[in-house]
Amino acid sequence: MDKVSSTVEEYLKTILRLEEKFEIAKTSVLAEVLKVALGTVTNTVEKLEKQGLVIHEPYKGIKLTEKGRKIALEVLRRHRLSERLLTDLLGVDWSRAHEIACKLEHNLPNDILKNLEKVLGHPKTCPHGNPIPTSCGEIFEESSEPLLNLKQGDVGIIVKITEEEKEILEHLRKFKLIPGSLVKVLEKTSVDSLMKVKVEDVEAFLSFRLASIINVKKV
Amino acid sequence: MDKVSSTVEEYLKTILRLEEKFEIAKTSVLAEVLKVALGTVTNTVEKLEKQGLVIHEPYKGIKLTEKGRKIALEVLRRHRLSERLLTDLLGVDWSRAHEIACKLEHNLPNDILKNLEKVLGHPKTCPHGNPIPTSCGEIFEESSEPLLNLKQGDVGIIVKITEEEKEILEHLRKFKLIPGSLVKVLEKTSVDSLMKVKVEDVEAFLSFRLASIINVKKV
DNA sequence: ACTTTAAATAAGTTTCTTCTAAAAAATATG
DNA sequence: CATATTTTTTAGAAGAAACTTATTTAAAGT
Repeated sequence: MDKVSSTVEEYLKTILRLEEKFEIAKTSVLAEVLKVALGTVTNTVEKLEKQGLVIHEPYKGIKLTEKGRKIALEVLRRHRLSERLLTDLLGVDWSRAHEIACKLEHNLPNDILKNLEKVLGHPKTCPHGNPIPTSCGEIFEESSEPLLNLKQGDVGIIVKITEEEKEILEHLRKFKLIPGSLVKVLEKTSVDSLMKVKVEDVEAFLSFRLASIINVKKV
Repeated sequence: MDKVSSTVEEYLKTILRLEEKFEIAKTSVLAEVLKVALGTVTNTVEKLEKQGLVIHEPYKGIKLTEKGRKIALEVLRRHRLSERLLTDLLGVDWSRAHEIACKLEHNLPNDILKNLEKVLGHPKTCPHGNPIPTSCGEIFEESSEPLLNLKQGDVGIIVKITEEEKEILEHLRKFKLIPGSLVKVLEKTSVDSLMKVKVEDVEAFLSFRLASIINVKKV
């Protein structure tokens, strides 16, 4: 139950999210997400391994141990509840909540999260639709798939946005591409990797890249 | 308007509070409050001086420059609003709010403070009675004096607690020694440096040390 | 005025996080 | 299959923030 630094927490949280997405976290992706140099990641991961938080297979990737996963889930819980605090209670914009929460999350003691959760009315997800782990470390994930998977004519409800960079979120909101919105695929043109969709009666164009980070539930 | 580290913010905030209390901040006191070694303070203060944030007269003490004071007031504002957030919105205990806020304060962007302030109902003071600087950097201080100054038979209303260590606050609350309480001095015995007081109809004993950090307004 | 004591400083380490540049391994290409 | 390219790792160094110890300096007491 040793206390870890903010940096270590940030690494573990990111590894967890990458595992969910790609089964394994590669150092190159970690470096990109964390915005640090490649060598830095290798060095830091080596230390994480020494602390028994991850297992690193060189040239393959990184996986959390049970111990690491436990901490990562705690951090993710703090992160997503912080986001809710910011948007629901403090009126912070959807697009900024993520980056502020990345700092706050390391300075909220676990034991006040229960209070926070209650005040917020026990939200199931963060403002971007991603599930909030329970205090026991469980995640209840609503089934969904990337909007990109849908075919012409398919209709779905947006469940979550899986990347939370400020610029991306600002852009998405302009087109009402937010959890709960109804989306219909009008056209998929692979030539220029664009998707034409209708969101709540307004038409919009999406790059495949963006369509891949929006998860929907088909209806 | 260069951005400073959490450590620097913490130093500036502490120097401001010591200035308020003693006119000047001595390195030894700084070291004690910040819980770091004496040498560390000298080193750090030297850096602060290079950045034009303080003026250090060796063997005399440290004073904030205008630039340093401006930052310190911002930090203090963030600190005290964070404390209110913790106690009023998140149900955190009076005695723990201070130490948690010491971390949070460095990760709250200034521009969301206005929202926070509004949500909280524009409180004038922190939960311990100390004034919250305005967004313009002004402090409106209610006049008060240490309880220690009062003589036998004097009566006052507690205005603020000027030190916010967890153990101290836990102890004070047991005796209802909190802002707003009515205190009457029953006896002052200088032999053993104790003060007998009546707080809201209950009797209690206070060391001179504690009586010096409780500020009251005579009635 | 001299000595003692307390405070301030200087110098050398340690830990943490990061970087860059060079070497090694894995993957892709002709 | 051998070479080229990309990706990953290793190694060395740097900056920030802290500590300890030893020395210097100022203030206080006799």
